[in-house]
Amino acid sequence: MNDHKRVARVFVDVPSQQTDRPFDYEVPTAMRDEVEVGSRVRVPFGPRKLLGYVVAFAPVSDAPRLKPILEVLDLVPPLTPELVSLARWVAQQYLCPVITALHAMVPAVLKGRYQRICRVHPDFAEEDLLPEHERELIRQLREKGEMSPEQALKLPRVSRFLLRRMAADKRIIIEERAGDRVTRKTVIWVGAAKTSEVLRREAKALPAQARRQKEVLQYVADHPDPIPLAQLLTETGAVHATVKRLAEKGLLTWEEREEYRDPFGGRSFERTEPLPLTPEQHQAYDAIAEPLKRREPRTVLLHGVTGSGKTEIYLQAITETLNKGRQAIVLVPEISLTPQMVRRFKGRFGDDVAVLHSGLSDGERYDEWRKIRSGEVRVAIGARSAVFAPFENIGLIIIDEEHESSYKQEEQPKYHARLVASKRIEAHGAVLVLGTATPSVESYYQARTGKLEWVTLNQRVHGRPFPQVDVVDMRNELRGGNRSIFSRPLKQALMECVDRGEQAVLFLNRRGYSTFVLCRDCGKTVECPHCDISLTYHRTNRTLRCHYCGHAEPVPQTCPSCGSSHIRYFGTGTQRVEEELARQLPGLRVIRMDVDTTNRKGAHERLLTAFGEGKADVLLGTQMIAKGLDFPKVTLVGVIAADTMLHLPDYRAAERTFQLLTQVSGRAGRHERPGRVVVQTYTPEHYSIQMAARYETEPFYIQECRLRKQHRYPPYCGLFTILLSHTDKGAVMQAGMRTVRGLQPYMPEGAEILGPVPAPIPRIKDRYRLQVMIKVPPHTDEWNGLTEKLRSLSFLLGDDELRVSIDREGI
DNA sequence: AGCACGCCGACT
DNA sequence: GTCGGCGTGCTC
Repeated sequence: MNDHKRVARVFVDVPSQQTDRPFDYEVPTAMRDEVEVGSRVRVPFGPRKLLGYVVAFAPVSDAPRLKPILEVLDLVPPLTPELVSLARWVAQQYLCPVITALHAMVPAVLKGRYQRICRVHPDFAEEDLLPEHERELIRQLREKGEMSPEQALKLPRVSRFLLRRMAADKRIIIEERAGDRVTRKTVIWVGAAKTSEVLRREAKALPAQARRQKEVLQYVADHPDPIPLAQLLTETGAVHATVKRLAEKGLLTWEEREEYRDPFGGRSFERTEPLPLTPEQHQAYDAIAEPLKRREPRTVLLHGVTGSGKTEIYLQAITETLNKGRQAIVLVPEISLTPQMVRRFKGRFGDDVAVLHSGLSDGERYDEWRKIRSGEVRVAIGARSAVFAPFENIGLIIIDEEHESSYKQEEQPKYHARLVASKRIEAHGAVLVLGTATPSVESYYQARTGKLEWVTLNQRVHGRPFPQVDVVDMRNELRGGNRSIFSRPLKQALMECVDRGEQAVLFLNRRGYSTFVLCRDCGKTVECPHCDISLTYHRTNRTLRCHYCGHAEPVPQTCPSCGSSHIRYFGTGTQRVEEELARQLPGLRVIRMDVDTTNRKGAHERLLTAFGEGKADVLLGTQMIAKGLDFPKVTLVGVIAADTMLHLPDYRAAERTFQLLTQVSGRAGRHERPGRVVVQTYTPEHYSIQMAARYETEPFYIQECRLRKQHRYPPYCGLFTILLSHTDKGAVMQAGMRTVRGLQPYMPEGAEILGPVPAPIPRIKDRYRLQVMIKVPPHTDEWNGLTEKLRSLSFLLGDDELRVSIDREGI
């Protein structure tokens, strides 16, 4: 019956090139019903026992004798066959081992933990005959019960060799434990095991001093249905042991139930009803509902201006998906996965929603994931990794703010959720919705060339006008003698806004522009000794810190390079802006939101709530306030420095600036009162700033595409960026040259290889960084072995000192 | 990745 | 002579 399951192909948990292929194992008869494609198993691998995933079943071959699978680890396989094949695609696409891709799809608790331990062999007793250092080891092992080999090696004269020999001589045992880190939360439920009459009778029969037991019995007789033990204890005032005693007498049921941890602390969410759609919204809705009906894979770019009501369209499209008996995934950028956002989805779909975000503990995350896997919920909402939600019948995937860079994972596998999602909808015949006011240039290009459906929403709900955007040239301000952070127009607007009793949001884009320390005499900044980057000044503990390696040092009294004492704090951190505000506009109530003030759990929400309740006039913050905020009283948005990221060495700099300004402008005047935006910049003539200010979306994308085409960047090419790093400057240079030379013969027709050049940050944590870029024509089919070559490169750890990481972007 | 095996110099 | 270091090669 299960004959086809006699041999399982397994990827084992060793991320190396040599082991990046399936290994065959015999499936013992008893496991054949249990094991599936996607099962997590424990297998012998050489001398070790490892975790692995079954990816296929193989025809029976009698040639080599196969080792058996030792254990199937989960009742329900964590992965579906679709996800297993997706993992192989991800590995192929992003040049990583298949096991790494598989691990990316499951919650951390399933990644297993290996620990090796040494303990004394149970049959061994004659330690008196051993040399001193071995006797000491045995003594310590006896005392502690067990030790890790690492601990043992710290003892004098204990080497790996010695441990091996002692194991061979049956003096000690070295064991490997592969196991779950799963900590399911179990709750004990207690109910009546007998009828209420019996319980009452038993209660009477108890001796008088068993008062608590009588009370408990009485309570359970009145409420015979099982309730959590903790609840019973608070209701009756009894203690754990009392109830346990009664259970042991067979009067009460005692049952351990697995429980989901509730990250929302039992908060209930107010139910919301669908809102009527405007004609424009309706059209957008139809563009989604139509292909959904036909079960055709389809991508829809929902290009809607800020405030055009995209979320309501999402909600109704999800409802339609659920009505069709299918499931939906909603991806949102981590930063906007706020309680406000969650509330909207929970409000419509209640317990049908699982939420996956980084604030959850591993255990909580696992619980939410299990709800998805078991089919208990039909909607999954989360950040990037939720794209791997293990649903079996997906109808809809929504990516909100699709242009956000956080959809790209920075660690291996370095996937982009948008591309993974488009792969998944192919498998499910589902619809992918890309929602944004400012599409990524890639998505815009695809829409333009007809590769995806393009729906625009040009009207704001209730027809609110767009705020007027004033661009202020800070060079003029400087010439006019204003050397403060605030231009006169911004200061003026702020005062007026507050006088009217309205609120303002001040946005400070910190990237590449935080406070640093500069010597006025020699012009040098204080740099990190381990990284090629200036240190940033943190007022809270008066230190200079490196944001890349965490190095911290006290603020120098004199310039480290010239000894001058004319040291100046430069740049504009949020703290600095806050102080400046206090000085220039005393009495203003300011809420500051940045990493420092939102570190603590729930701080984010608390600050926003306070602002929403009008407890401050100004909300001052970084990136995190650019998205999704919707406060009726906000009528002014100020951008302190619009061009800070324009000068970063990144071909997306203009795109990012345009997106950010457009998003930020969307925060003003969303309700009755008209809004206004003041943008401060040193480069007011730049097209990204000009066009954002005039809401010239279309012209911006046309211009940007023209430049990308001209300079050959995505979407007009595919791009591999190889980053090499090494502690030795010469060595990394050599590796770079070698890499380019080695890759040259594999370049497909029309591809070019650039570099090696120093990476944008040439040194981090004492490692020198070099970059090689490969541009390939879009839609390349003739790879000429390039990807295989790159793959082996990505596995190469060389002399251990050399590290390689490869990014893939573009088409 | 680990962990054999195996070859080679340097200590009791 | 063994001890201990490090370079290959293999894991169903």
